[in-house]
Amino acid sequence: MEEILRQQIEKIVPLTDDEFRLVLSHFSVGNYKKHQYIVQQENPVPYVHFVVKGLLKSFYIDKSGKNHVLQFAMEDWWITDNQGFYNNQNATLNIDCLEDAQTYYITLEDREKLCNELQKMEFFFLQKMTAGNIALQNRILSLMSKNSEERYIQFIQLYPDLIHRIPKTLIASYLGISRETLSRLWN
Amino acid sequence: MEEILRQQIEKIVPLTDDEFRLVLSHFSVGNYKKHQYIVQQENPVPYVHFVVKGLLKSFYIDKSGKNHVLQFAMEDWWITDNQGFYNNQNATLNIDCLEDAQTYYITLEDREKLCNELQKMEFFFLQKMTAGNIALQNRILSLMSKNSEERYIQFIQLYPDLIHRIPKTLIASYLGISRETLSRLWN
DNA sequence: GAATTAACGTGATATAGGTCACAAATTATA
DNA sequence: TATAATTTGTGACCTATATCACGTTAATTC
Repeated sequence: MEEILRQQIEKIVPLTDDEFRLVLSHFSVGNYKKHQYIVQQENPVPYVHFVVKGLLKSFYIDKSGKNHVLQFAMEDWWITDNQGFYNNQNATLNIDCLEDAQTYYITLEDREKLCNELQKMEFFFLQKMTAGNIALQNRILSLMSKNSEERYIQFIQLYPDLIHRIPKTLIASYLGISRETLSRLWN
Repeated sequence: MEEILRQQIEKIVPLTDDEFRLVLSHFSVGNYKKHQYIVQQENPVPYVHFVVKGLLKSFYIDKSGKNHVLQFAMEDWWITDNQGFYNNQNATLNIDCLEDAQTYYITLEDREKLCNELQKMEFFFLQKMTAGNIALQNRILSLMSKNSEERYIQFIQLYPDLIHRIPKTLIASYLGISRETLSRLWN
């Protein structure tokens, strides 16, 4: 399991065994059941999670009670409520498990400690955050310039693995369309 | 002018005069005229720009020729085509000036050099990137959960200064609605 | 393995917002 | 300051997508 985290980091910065031990020492392991919440609206957001097994989603409940999926996270992905986590605010999002899951999680304090002890980790997190930015900007442009069908096709191309693990209802929600419209796309 | 950059950085990390001189030595100054492009689709993206004067926008032209404003950038904001800049790819976006502008700009290489010489600058850029992520996620949720009017009201609250400097057509484009719909919102 | 619960498909109908077209008003510029 | 260009408002009409309402099938779960 640790290997997934190590490989994820080493895609960006090489690590010695000792360095990786140091990295790992700042993380804890969490096991969660399907349907379990790991972040809840109005509550603190103590951790960012690196998923080693399973599948989670973050979602926003708007004032009319409608759910909007912001993100899915499967193996090798990071997930948290950024606004809550990085600004020490209560969550505006919820995160729950679509499948039984296991994560390595870390507090903001420990992440900063880790970055001070091992400078290259700060570079790693900066790279990750940058990649995230690019993905988010593309998603915005996609929402603004593509219709439902084009967005769905793009989703399949970007995340072919997810299609079979996630109910269409949630994919529709992620794409910003109703489940009925998504259902009518093919036939 | 330099002071704007210094204050922007010192909001996150304190700098001695010498340190700021070091920072500044990696930047160049650019002056641009209204309507001038500083990034063009299909071309390299050598710099990220910190705006000290004026107003710019980044926008995407979709396959049907429609423009979509991704970002505005006025004084104290950063702007580039992230995908092009950080991945050394050609631009998918355009950036042009809505007003005569002046920027401090830096290459990716020089930014990395600067971060190595002055570690706290890496922390600074990580903080900025994180704040950017949060803003982008909120924009996505806004696009998915709010109607035109609510998005416009939110825009006014977030960027009261911009309202008077930017034609409504472009604000509509930023909000993902047609200029006609925006025009019909008030009366 | 029977009973819930969730997922999916599909018809009928409603609507927010898009598109097209034109005119007026405002702002740039030669 | 006259001319051109841009910005804005508004009517008429259109359409993609939402919503509501069922029924069916497929998964969970006790």
